Amino acid sequence: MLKEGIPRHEQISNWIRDKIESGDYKIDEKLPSENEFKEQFEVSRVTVRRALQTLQNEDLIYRCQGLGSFVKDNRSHQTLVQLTDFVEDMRRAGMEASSTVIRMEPTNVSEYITSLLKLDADKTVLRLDRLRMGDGKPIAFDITWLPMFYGQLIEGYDLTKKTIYGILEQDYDIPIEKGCYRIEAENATDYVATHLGINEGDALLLIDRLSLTVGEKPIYYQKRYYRTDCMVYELMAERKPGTKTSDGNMPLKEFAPVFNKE
Amino acid sequence: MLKEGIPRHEQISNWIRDKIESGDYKIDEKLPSENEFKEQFEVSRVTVRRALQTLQNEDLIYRCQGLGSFVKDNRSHQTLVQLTDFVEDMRRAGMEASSTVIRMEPTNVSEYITSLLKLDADKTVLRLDRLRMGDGKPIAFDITWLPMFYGQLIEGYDLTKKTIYGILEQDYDIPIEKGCYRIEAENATDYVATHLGINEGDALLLIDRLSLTVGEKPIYYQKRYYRTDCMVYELMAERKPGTKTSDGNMPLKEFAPVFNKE
DNA sequence: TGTAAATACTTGTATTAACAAGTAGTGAAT
DNA sequence: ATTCACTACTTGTTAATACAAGTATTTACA
Repeated sequence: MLKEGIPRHEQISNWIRDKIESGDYKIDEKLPSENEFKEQFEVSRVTVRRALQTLQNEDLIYRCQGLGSFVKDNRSHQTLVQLTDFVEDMRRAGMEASSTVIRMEPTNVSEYITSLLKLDADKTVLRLDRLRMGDGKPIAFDITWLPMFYGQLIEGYDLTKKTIYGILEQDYDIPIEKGCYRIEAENATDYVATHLGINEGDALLLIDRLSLTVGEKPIYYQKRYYRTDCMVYELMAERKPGTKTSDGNMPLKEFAPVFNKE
Repeated sequence: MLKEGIPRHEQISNWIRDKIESGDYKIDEKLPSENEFKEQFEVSRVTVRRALQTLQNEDLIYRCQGLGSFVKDNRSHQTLVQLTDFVEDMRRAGMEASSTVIRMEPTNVSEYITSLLKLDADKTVLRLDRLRMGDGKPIAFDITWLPMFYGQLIEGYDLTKKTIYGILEQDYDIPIEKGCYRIEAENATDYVATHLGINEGDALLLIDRLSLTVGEKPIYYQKRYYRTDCMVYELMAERKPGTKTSDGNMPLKEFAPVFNKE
């Protein structure tokens, strides 16, 4: 049953983990007892316990003295503390995402942007302006700058349907590994305000994003302006019981955009 | 040496944890070996290992086969994915935090706020307006609403020196267990703009916060307006190697305010 | 001098053993 | 019918022991 060279407790925890992740052991289902595993794998009870503790540390199971070990429900943790895609955000809010390309052309840009993209100062980049909508209503306005190398790849695609992320990852195997975000507030310019259907000078939530692929290589820089009457970001921070941080800091548990449908 | 009623491995891990947190064992310092602990506490090696594994799971130590156990450097992790206190934020930015109380008086407020604080609609609350400064320059403006029950507790304290959090937790043993945040953008009102030294209508980053103690009991509701020319929030999301989320979502790794000192 | 073997020390893996303690059900006594 | 003791099963704690494997130093040899 068990191979050599790999610790038995590791093989056992892997075996059980697979069963949990594949759904063979369902949520709150009682696992076989330590003695049952002991006989099944023909190891000592200590070895089984070592395997079960690994899974407990991974938050995959919980154990009750006198009762047994059970599969833990981690669904609520799955989405926590993740930054998401616009289309995905909309889907979760129960709205249909759509986009309109307002502008798409090679331009020369400020040195600030070329330096972010790690390009020579005089290089031309592709600028892509899009209006993002939820159920047909304007929600955000994107301005994206891509190096021409990546820009040419997305040319010709229907950006109403596909995201830049999706095109690069699925069709060209260029994965986005990292994102650096900045959250700011800015007064709407005439250009952005017109497209979003608001007044010039209205406060907008601005999310700056630099997306990077392997080796810290920049793929695009994006400014996204959110209408704050439609959307806010919600965060929840919670202190674990027993944790005394003393300085009032709490680990972040949730980070999700919330949309106001009215 | 060891008490009864509490598992020995727990007492041992607590003892070592204290030594680490108090700084008796410094970063990357080698801990006594398992056999040394075994003799020191007069327990079996298994018990010592059980204690050390707890600390390893807590990310307080790392162990190298053939070398020993060492105190882990967790300074870089401390700030990750945590929401912090204003004073703490300033300290990290190398600026000195100070506050001015602009207004502090019992008021009647909108039903929205009383409902957030789980109070009857006609209840009076304490409103506290403060200007928060870094190195003497205005950075944020706080408006805080507290139920009178908590409000009376902070009356008389020097809010220039102490935080609401600190007073309630340290002097009254009321811990803040949870915080719900909302990130928005808003145009500055005349009142806020004057104190922050900016123009009316300028876009401000608004952090709404509802702080809760045990049992989801609200302690205060706060609106904090940040001058965005001074400060932005920075986030970093990173995909773990080997993780294929397929939808472009990435777990949040960092969340920290960044201040612009100029 | 330089390399390789021996060593002493570390943590890692694994067994067997025993008892403690919590849970749930059974059955007898009230 | 209710309570209580008993029992069977579970996980929790702890010990004593053995060997494997990684690291670093020392020693012996070429």
